[in-house]
Amino acid sequence: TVVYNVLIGCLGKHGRVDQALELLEDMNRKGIMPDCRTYNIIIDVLSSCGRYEQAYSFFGMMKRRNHTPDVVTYNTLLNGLKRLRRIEEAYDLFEEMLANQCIPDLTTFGTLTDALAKAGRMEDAVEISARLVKMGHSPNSYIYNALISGFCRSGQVDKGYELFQEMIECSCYPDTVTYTILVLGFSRRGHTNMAMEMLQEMVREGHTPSLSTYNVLIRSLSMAGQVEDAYTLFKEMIAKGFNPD
RNA sequence: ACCUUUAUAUUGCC
Repeated sequence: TVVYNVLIGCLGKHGRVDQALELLEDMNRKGIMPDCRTYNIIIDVLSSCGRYEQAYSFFGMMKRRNHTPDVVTYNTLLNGLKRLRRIEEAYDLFEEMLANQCIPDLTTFGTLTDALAKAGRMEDAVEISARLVKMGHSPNSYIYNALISGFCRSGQVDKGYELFQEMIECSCYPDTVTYTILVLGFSRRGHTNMAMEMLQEMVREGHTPSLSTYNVLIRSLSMAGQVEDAYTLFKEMIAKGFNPD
């Protein structure tokens, strides 16, 4: 079963979805029982390539075959719904998960928070992340980053920046993604100077800017007409061993 | 510790 799981996941990641499904058939023919992880992998592969309905049918199949969906199963489906922006169904599935005594984890809340934030429903996003605190969890960087990113997208960089400060106070330390989100947020508002400051702070705190960070900044500097600064950054990224894309 | 599955940033795909 483990070998099949690995292969199915690997084929799926490389877009060879139908071969992955064939392997599942093959397991059935040989009497090898797919386990919960097998189903989770299949569900993820299908919903990642836009075949959510088919993914959902495997959710039904696993229940019929007496495999109890676990937290990963629900999280994977929630992520599929998130991609399709089917928020209400995501809420319903979340309720179903609770009704089935499946305990949501940080990934569950991270997925839901991001779904709401991407839909521009920042109040709901904040509300769902508050629910996680009530359950005794502390928000991690995925949660904060999803919220900060949402605020930046909706033009409220200041609120994003407040959350950034809050996360430091709560000892949930910002990571490369957090800084990149804020660099992008400030750039979009034309605050190139703040964006550059975030880059410096990120380096000061010991984080290595990623390719995305550079892409964001170089684009922003170019558009602001600061071609010299953009070029300096370009040389810096080459010096650090990045291959510009 | 890592060692089969899920969530956050730029571009693209849906």
